[in-house]
Amino acid sequence: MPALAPQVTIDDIARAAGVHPGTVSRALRGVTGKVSPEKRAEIERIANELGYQPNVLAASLRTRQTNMAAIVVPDLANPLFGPIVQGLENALRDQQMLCLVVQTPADPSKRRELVVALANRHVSGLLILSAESDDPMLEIAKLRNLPTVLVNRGTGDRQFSSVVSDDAESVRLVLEHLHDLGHRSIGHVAGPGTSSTGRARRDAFIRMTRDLGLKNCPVVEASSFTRPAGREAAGKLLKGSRRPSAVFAANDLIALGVLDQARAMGLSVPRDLSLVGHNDMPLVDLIDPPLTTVRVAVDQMSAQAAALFLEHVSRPNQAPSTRVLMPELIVRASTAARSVG
Amino acid sequence: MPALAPQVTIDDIARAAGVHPGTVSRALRGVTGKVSPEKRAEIERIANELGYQPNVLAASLRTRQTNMAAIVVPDLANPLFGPIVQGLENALRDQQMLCLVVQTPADPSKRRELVVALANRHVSGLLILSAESDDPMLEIAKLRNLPTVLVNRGTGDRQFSSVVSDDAESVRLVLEHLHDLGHRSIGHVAGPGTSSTGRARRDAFIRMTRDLGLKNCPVVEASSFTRPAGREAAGKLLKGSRRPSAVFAANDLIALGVLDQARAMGLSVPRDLSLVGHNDMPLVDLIDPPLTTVRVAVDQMSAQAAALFLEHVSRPNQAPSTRVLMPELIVRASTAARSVG
DNA sequence: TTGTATGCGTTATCAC
DNA sequence: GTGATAACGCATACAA
Repeated sequence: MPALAPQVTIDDIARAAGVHPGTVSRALRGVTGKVSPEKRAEIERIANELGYQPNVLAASLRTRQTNMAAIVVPDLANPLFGPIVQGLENALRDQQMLCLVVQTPADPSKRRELVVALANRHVSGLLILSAESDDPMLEIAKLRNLPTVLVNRGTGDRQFSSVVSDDAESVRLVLEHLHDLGHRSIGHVAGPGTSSTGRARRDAFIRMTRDLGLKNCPVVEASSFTRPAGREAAGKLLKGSRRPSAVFAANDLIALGVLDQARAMGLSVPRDLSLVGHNDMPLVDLIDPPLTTVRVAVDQMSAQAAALFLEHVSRPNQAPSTRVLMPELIVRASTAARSVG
Repeated sequence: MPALAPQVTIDDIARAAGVHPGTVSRALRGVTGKVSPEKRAEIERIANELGYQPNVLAASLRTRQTNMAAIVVPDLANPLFGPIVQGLENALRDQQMLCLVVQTPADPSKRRELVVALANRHVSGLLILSAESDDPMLEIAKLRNLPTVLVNRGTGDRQFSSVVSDDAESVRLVLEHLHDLGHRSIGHVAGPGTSSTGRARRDAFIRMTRDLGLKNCPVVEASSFTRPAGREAAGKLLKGSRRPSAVFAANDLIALGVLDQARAMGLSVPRDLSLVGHNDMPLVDLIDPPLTTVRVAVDQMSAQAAALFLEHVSRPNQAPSTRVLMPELIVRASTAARSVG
């Protein structure tokens, strides 16, 4: 078993080329106007010949730049996040940046530790999907001065840059659609109150149903953005005699839970109950019935977030800004005119 | 705007504590039996007081260990990979390892570059999801002696460790099921021939249909594991008069494409065509009709892969090994007895 | 147990 | 343009 070949360094090349390590460094990095073309060519030739591979760690230590973005995501199994992370990774790698992907721990102190660990690795910055308000992660991000972009949720204050979808507009689209279909009693399964989107959609829902003069519009809160939580919440919403004829779920997974519950109660969607989700997650067009939902422009979200992130990385003291994307209603078969029964 | 506080280093602590940097390093790392309890306590106190944060980069440069795993995944938007990456990330972070997630470029030379870049960052190793055979990434992994585990696909040879599902068993389960339902003409939409699972399932399919004495069992190959590719391939499979009464798709996404195509041709599933997928991806239980498919134990796959990976990282010259997981048939509503028509 | 010295591989600031 | 030299922050073999 032969010993592992020791790494070829810049010094080896310098020796072989009869120049100084500094010159090699400049040549290999393509610093222009500071090294003669002949020397550069010669150095590159030798580097190739020796099979030189730069040690990025050493360079990072020196330059204090790792070109690594940390993407913090609540739940990788949630199909919603796949496309977002994909978009981010694509956009960032185009700029030679690699992505450290971590899942948000439930425990606040673990979250804090996590961001500390990332900071200690000198990541270029943070892309946080669905941060909750008052998240300890944000506290550390601020403390350590990490360039940070919030994706898909914002915080109330303007401390951090964020890219979000216009939640009020989502609710408006949904209510308009359901109202046009004749629904007057519309329920809402809200997301957790700790999430900005959960709150924003709920608040908009309450305000707009009131403005429309709708009386019987109950709201229940799901404990998380998951199918089981949706099912559980729907249990409360759909029991009793004053059951709404339509339900707007705060996201598609919750909507699937509502669907589970409706079926368990012998209700047919959309005949007995119209159902609307949010996000237009992959495959919701194929479920039975195809889900009416609100599409957020995931591609744009990723692209804008990545761009914003890179701005912050290159200009550390840049003021935070917020980009708001317009959602689109996708009407499928889970909504129908209110049955006159 | 105050200047950024310069990093507190081990030297600062040493100075403040009146000891030497080496001692601080030992104390803070918890090297046992090499530093007196009092000094250790004192050093820790001062470190805290000064807000010391270790520079992981510097440590990595010195120790040649980054504690970063690179997870290479073909397509983050594919719902199949979410749970796998999730499982890997969870298991690895339990061992203080962070995950660099990258998507496989289509271009072979880009793939090579990618792995070179990862190697130059001294990642601890590679977890490659769905590597194709003769992939240049594997060539580099070998060349740079990177601990590597193949997840969800293996290569023919025994060069790398891998965790895979038993494809022959999958095919056996599917064919048994369809045969029991009375199907005698069964089609197969295979995955790309470049993928080991694609080939393994196809080969098993051909062998087993022959062993069963089935005559009319056409096989077409999808260009990729995607819904559009499935649809296109199904176009070839379903045309003509000798259309099979059942189709086994190499994975769920391809099955969805087959479903699209069947509908476009006015065929009803499962009345006119029984359909089986593979993987039991999230949400396929909710589509119309709920998809009969083969479930791969994703949790086990992630856990085993992570464990295997960590073994290789800690023992660089460990011989490669392969772990095979047993799949399970999940019967839903996309398969039915052959209609006598 | 603690101190000392050196190296990890690179970049960057000076001079020349 | 090029060379010399000093960081970057930490770990570790060796000496004491």
